Amino acid sequence: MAKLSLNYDRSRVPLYIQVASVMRQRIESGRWREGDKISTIEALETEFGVARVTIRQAIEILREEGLLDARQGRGTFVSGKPRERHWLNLANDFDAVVSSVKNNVIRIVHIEEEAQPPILGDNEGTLADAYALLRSVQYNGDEPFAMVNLYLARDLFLRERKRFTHLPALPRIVEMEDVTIRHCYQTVTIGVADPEISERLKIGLGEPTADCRLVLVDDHGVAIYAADFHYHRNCFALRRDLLDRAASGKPSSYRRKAS
Amino acid sequence: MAKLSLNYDRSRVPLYIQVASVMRQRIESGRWREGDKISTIEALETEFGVARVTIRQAIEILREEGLLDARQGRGTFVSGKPRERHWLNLANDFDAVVSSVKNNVIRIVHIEEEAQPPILGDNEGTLADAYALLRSVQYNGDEPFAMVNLYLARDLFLRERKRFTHLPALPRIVEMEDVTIRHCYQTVTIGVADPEISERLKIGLGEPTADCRLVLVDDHGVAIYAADFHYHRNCFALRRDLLDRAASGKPSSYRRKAS
DNA sequence: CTCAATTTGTTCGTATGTATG
DNA sequence: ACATACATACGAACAAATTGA
Repeated sequence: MAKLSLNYDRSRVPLYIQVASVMRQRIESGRWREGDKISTIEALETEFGVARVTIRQAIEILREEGLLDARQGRGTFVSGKPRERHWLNLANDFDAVVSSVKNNVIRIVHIEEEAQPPILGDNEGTLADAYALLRSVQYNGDEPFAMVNLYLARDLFLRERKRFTHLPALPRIVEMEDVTIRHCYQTVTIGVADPEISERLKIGLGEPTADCRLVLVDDHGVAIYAADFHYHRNCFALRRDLLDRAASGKPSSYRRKAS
Repeated sequence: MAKLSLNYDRSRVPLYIQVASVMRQRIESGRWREGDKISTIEALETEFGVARVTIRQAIEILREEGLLDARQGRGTFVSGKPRERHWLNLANDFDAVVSSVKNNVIRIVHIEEEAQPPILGDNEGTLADAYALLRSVQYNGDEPFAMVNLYLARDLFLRERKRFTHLPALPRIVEMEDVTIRHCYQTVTIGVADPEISERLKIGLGEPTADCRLVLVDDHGVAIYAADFHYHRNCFALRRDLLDRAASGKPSSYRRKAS
C-alpha cells in the first residue's frame, strides 16, 4: 500500500482519525472479527506508512469506543462490534413510505407558516403559491436518527394546522379526498451535516448524511409536498430485489431475451 | 445558532474545515448564489462563534476551490459553483443495470482466481463452491468514479477467463443460456474509503462513499455474483418515481383506498 | 527458571498545524 | 502581524508485560 501521507493531502482530516476510520471499517465488515488479535503496531505502522504514535492514537479512539483492547506484551484484540447499523430500511414504494411514516415518533422543532419556497429540481413539478415549512426530528427511542425539512403547500397546511403541527403530514395528505397524487419523486444522495442537522442529530459538522428527498406532485403538476429527509448515515440502508416483479406481471427470473 | 465550538467535540475535524464545509454547502444549495456578496468576516465570526482567523482559513479553502473571491475593502463574493454533482443515476431495474454496466469504461486492477468467499447477508443466498475476485475501477473520462470488488462464482469465471478479465461481467452472465437469475438483490448504504478505495478514487481515507451491493442468486439459491460498488459520493444519486407503475398495471396516481 | 523474542506503553525532541485574542 | 497555547505527526529510544523455548 502506498504511503498514507500521500493520501493525506486529499482529505485534511487528521491522519490518526483516518486510520481509525479504516480500522473501524475492518471490524464492521468482519475482516477483523471479535476476539481476533489484530496486526502488531509495528506491522500497522508499515502498512499505513505512518508513525507509531499515530497508530496508537487511532487505537486509542477505538478503545474508547469499546472496539479494541490493547494489552501490553500480548497484542491488540477486537473486543466488540459497533452498534448495529443500517436498521432503517428505506421504503421502496409509496404505500410503504406512507405506512413507515405513520408510526414514526417525530418532534416538530420549527415552523414557518410563510416560508421561502423550496428549490425544485428539473422534473419535480411547479411551485405552489405559498408554502409552510415544518422542521421535525425523528427519534428511535431517545436517539435522533433523521431531521426533516418539509415544505407543504400552504393551503393544505391551513386546512389542518393543528394536526400538521403534531403528526406526520404524509398520511393526512393521502387521506384527503380531493387531493390526487400523480407523482412521488424520490431522490437519494449523500449530503453533509450543516449546523442545524449537526445539532439535531448530534453528529459532527460536515459529517455525511443520507439525504432522501420526497416530492409529491398533484394532478395539476404542482409540488404540494417537498421534504428533505436527512438520515444519520449509520442507520440508513436501501434494500430491494431488482427482479422482484411480483406485482408487475414480469417474470420473476431472468433469461436472455434474444441471441 | 449554537456556538460551533460546542459541536467541535463531536467531530474532531479541524474547525476551519467544518466551517468551509458549511459554506460550501450554502453555495451548492443556492442559499449563497453566484455573484452574491456574503456576510462580512465579522458577521461570520459571530454567527459561527469562532475566531477571525478561522473564518479566513475557511474562506481560503473555498478560494482555492474557486468558489469564493475575497476583495480587500469590498467584501467576499461567490465566484463559482462546485462541479456538477450527482450526474450518475443509479439504475432502478435489472435491465437498466445491465445496459448501464455494458457501456462502462472499466479497468481491471486486481484479480484473484481463488479468493476468499464474500460475506453474504441474511437473504443473499448461499455461497458457491469457490469464487474469483475481480477488482476494477470505472472511469468517466480520466476521472475514476467507482471501484468495484466482484466475487464471481469460479466455475463461471473459468468458462471465459479472458473475457471476464477485460469486460464487465454482468452482460456476459445474462447472455449465458444455462444460467437463470432468480434474484438481484441491491443494497445501498454509506461507507467510508479504505486505503484501497482512497487510492483508486483519489479521495481521502475515511471519506464517505455510496456503497451499492449487487448480489445475483440463481435458481439453486446460489449467489453466483456478488459485487460491491463503491461510488464517489459526489457523483452518486438514486432517482425514482414511487408512483410510476407504468410497467406494473397499478394506477399511476394515488387516491385513498378506504375511509 | 531464565532468557530471548515479541509486543505494547512511555517519553523525548522537533516540526508543523490549528485556534484564540 | 504577533504572541500564546494546544494538537498533530514523525522518529527514536527505552520500559514493562507476555510468551515460549
